[in-house]
Parts: sequence; C-alpha cells; structure tokens
Amino acid sequence: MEFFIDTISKTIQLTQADKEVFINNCLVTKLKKRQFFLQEGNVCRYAGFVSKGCLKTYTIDKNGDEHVFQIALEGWWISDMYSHLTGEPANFTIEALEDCEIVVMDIEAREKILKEVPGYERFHRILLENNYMATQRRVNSMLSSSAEERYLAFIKKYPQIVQRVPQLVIASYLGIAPESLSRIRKQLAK
Amino acid sequence: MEFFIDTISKTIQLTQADKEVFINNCLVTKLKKRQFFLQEGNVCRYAGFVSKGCLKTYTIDKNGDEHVFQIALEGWWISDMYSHLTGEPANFTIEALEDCEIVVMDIEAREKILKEVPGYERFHRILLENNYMATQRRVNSMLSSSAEERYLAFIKKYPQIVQRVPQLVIASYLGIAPESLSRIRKQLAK
DNA sequence: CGGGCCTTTGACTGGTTTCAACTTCTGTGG
DNA sequence: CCACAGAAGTTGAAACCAGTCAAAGGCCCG
Repeated sequence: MEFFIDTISKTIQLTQADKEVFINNCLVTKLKKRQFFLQEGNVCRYAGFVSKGCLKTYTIDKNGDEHVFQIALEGWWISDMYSHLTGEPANFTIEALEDCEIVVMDIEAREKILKEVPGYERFHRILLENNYMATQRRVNSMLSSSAEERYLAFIKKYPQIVQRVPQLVIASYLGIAPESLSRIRKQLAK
Repeated sequence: MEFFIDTISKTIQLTQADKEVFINNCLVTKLKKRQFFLQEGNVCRYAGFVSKGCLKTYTIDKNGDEHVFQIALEGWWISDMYSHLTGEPANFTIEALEDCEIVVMDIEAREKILKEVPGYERFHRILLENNYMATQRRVNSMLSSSAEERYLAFIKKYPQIVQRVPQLVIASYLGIAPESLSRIRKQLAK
C-alpha cells in the first residue's frame, strides 16, 4: 500500500488526508501464480495496481490460442478498461505469472477518490495518456519493424521483464511464435 | 464550426455561452489535398478536429516507407499527442487526402476551454478513453488475425473509409503490402 | 525422482513480400 | 476535348520470413 501511494505521489501532491482516502477506499488482494485477476466473460469490477508480482493480460482467439496484450510488473495498472467502463463482459483475461499483491479499486471507490482527492483526476488523465501513447508506439512498431527488431526494442525497453517472464509470454506479446523467438535469440547470440 | 460544436454537444451539454468559448478560441483552417497538417520533426502545436475532408497520419521508417497510423474522416481528431503534450518534435506526419477543413485548438485555447467549459474535461477524457480502447483492439487484431481477417474487419467497421481512401493507404494501415491487399480482394470477390 | 512447463532444434509449409511490368484511372494543361 | 504524366491498382514469378508440427532436452518444483 505504501508503494501504491508513493507511486501516485510521484505525479501529484498528496496530503496526509488524501492518503487516508486511498487507504480507506482501496483493498489489497493476493493472488497465487496462475490465479486470475479477471477472466474473459466476467465483468471487470476492479481496476488493480500491481504492488508486488507480475501478471499477463491476454485474449483467447477462436482457435484457443493466447495473445498477450500486456505484461504488468510492479507499478503497472491492470484492468479491462472497456468492461470496467461499460459493465459489459470482459474480453481480456488477467492471470498472475507470480504470486502477487494487488491494490484494487472498484468503481464507487474511484468515484469517491475523484471527489475527495482533487489532483486524482489529473493523475488519471496522465496515466491514460501515457498508456495510450505507449500503445500507439506499439502499433507503430508492429507496422514498421521485423520480429527481430521488435524483440531488440523490447529487451531494451523492458530488461526487467526479460529476466522474469517466460519467453513464450514475451513472444506472444510481440506477435511471434515461441519457436521463432527462440531462433531469433540464437541468431543474436552470435 | 457548427459540426464541431454539435459533435461535442453529443457527449456533453453545452450552453450558448459555452459554445461561444469554442468559437472565440478555435480557428478553422483549410488544407488542400496533399498539404500537411503536421510534418515529422516539427512540434505539433495544434490539435485538430476534422470538420470536412480526410487525412492520414503516418510515420516514415528508415527505408523511407510510410506506415499509416490513422485515417481520419469528418468527426475525428488529429494530432501527435506526444509532441503536443511535451513540445518535442513530432514522429507523425499528418497529410490531407482530400481538401479539408480543420478546426484547430492550440494549447492555450484548450487550457482556456478547460477552465471555462466545465464539462470539457469529461469530454476530453471520454475521447481519450475511446481512442485508447480502439487502439487496444487494433493491437489485438494485429496479434490474432490474418491479413484477410483484418481487412474484412476493417471494411465492416469503416465502410465509408473504403469508399474514399486509396487502397494503398488502407493496406498500410493494416500492415499489408498493397499488392497483397489487391490479391486478397481478388480472392474475396469470388 | 517424476511431471509439467518451457525452450530448443529440425524439417517442412505457406502466407506475404519483393520486384518488375503492365493496365487503369485521374487530373491538368495545351 | 484530347494528350499525357503521375498515381493507383493488378498480375506473375521468385524469394523469404515466420509459422506449424513433432520430438527431444532442460529445468524447476513438489
């Protein structure tokens, strides 16, 4: 919880009273490896802040194959935004890759926080902007770079992830078959 | 300008006074086909609302090839968000595909509007959320669908664009070589 | 030690790209 | 109104990048 509040106060100023608003409205939940934060088809009632551990957000296509949309380490936020905003069933599944601690916030909690912590609206907007721009960059790299180039850019941008997460998850995130990623790495080793 | 204000008032309520705030702070510019709204390397000082015409937003890679990030018809917004927010040079180029009319808003204008029109912050957030979710879906379709499936989804979602925009622009948007798209269409015609 | 999951490797396949030539379409100026 | 240039679309052949399938080996954890 301290890490959660510290992270927010890196972007906006928080008084002691503000901090208590968070503490009174957010819960900490724990997930074991392979447990789900959200499953496709359920409504995403919570937005979560990863305070410990690591998760993947993915969809499952008609062939039953997984496609990783996000890999979230400490400090990242997780949710199915569409489902969370509309109340419709989620398309994403969010699953723990390690044992995790997640700070969760339901919709009422967020409304309360928005009302009681003046700067939070701004925090929220900045977070959204940053996520959007990162996703723009990702589309761009998928349009303009080869599998190898995307992998190189990935390990440069997220070296911590490479250490912790199975290759097949990274391969899926990059839109590459795991066997292909293995070959790319072999090639690069030279 | 009416179309601009009408569009905004579909999402948030606007009083007559609100409308005048927009009129007093936004300008209308015209672009002829092939002219630029923004060029890579310049700072994106304006956000634009397309009130007439059609534009493409793209990057140019190290081989000089174009990669279309967005195709914007009437009612869409255009800008290089990163450049606009940070003041850094833009990565995107935005070019008119037809003669256009664009309602432009610089940063001071937006600040003023945010201050004077209470609901605008909300409008802005909703716009951002929708764009972000659309981009999420696009990443997903690139991860999970073949070229043909992506094209089919595209014509279903944006039939108006298919009518108006050269195939090679659509091909680039989908991450397909123009020759391949031509063959896919031939195949589908049967 | 056994089992599950992950990674690697090989052989084969296939969807897309690339390159080049040709056709069609469109807009402009003589 | 026709001619022409430039842009866009089509088609074929060859090359290739990456995916698929299958099998084997490595590694961690219970």
